[in-house]
Amino acid sequence: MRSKHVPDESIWQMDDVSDSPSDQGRLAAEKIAEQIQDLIIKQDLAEGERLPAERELARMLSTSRPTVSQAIRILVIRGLVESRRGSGAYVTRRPEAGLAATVNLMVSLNRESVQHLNVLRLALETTGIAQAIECGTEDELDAGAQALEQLRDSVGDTAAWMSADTRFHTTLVRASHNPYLSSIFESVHSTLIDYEYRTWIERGVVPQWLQSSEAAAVTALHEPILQAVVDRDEEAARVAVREHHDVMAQHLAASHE
Amino acid sequence: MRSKHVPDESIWQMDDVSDSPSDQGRLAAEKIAEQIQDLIIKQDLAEGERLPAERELARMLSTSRPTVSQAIRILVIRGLVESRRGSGAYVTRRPEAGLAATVNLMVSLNRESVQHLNVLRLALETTGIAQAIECGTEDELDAGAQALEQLRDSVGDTAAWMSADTRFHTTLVRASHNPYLSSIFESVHSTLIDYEYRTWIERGVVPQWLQSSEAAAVTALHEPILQAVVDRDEEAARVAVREHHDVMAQHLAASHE
DNA sequence: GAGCCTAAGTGGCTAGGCCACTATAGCGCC
DNA sequence: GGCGCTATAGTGGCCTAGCCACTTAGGCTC
Repeated sequence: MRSKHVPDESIWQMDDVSDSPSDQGRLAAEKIAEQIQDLIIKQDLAEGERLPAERELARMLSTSRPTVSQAIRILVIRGLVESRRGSGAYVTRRPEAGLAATVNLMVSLNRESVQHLNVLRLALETTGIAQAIECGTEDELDAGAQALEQLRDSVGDTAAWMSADTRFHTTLVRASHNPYLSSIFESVHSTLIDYEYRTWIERGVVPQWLQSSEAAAVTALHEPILQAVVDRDEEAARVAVREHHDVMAQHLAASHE
Repeated sequence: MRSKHVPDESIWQMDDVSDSPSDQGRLAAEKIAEQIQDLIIKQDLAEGERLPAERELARMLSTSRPTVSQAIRILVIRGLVESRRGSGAYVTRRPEAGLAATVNLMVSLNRESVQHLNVLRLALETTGIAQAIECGTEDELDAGAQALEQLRDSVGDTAAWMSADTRFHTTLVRASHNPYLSSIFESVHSTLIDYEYRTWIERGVVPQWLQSSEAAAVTALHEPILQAVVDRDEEAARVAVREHHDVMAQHLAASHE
């Protein structure tokens, strides 16, 4: 019912002449998506703001509704718009999800090299934790300590342990305040965890290292990481993360034999 | 005219009952896209193979053509399908392109985050080059040396310099033989280069550091990187890459003031 | 005043069709 | 027989028109 007092119709006056020769091969919906995207980037469309209805947008841009619909769905995929059926399309600014999704897809397409993924994980976590030591707040490091407690308590319960493990690592890396690092790391980490979980299921056994004594040993590997973070000791963190990585690498190597 | 002898219609027998409760909130086109994506991942659809026509797919999956079209366009965005007007939709396996696009978008939304992107670049390049020192062949390191020569020769020519710079770094990281590292690094690197290029254009000036003496100084930063790689000296490489990164960081900081 | 209820508005999806473009089979020419 | 051209069927891009499920807000009842 946003009839009277339309806020800023002028914004939607766009160049519909398709003059630019660079737009030659591109699709109509893509061009419209880019125009809207530019408005979002330039903050002419604020976060949370509602876009005009598809029918109205189609009228404004002198195109058809399916084309506008197409454009909006492109923006949804890019994490710039959230479409709510019966309500409207609203501006968001969360493209990070797309990053993680792409990394996940790359792994799915190229499944053989888990070790390579583990190397990537080491690089991201080392840097992430180093940055966390530099910029992380006390609260954030505290959250890491809590996650570690959960990890200790859930030795023996595979699902809970995996969940706590994920929380421990992602919490620390997120404390780096680096969105690129965080989202890629999370996607890589969860892929590795998933991979291990699946190989266990395939073999029908819970791996020894998640049973009693071994689990405690693996859990213990997390202690020096947290300690180094709390002490804000970058070098110690590097070593601790690397040790955790090496043990991981051994397990992964053992898993595909 | 692929009428008689359809290869494998059975593959397209999908569960159209929408039984899975996890698919509840998801859109129809998205579900179809995921089904086709699974076929591509499982290699039931080989690279280069042509998908059935949209009309036929709609019939097979008992849905409408726009929905199928939508699904295919989702896969195009993910880099899993290439759609050729008048010909058909063909399977590809290039999700890396989407990575670069997403990273670009993130930088556009929050230009200050380039510094974070540069940190990611440092992490990836450090690890990539360390791995290259471990596993790279002589030929691959040779290619790096050639790229460095090109870099020296193209001081003064912005476009050529950027191209040679890209080739130098990507060649070395690719020598790690780690596909995840390589493709993510390339996306990050190209985004950073693009960002710098864009800021120059906006200011209407070629930055000083690409003019004569400064350019030579920046180019010189690449020498110790190559030297360390040739010597297979990991520690020296780490230092050299870090120095290159620090200078980058200064330029980036200067760019958004 | 609180709660329900109705109706307008919205995006999701379908149907059917036109157009520009592509690829190929078959024809005619050499 | 080999080659090039053309007619034609097939393709994806786009449009018009419309129905449906869902959301939302305003007004109505109690």
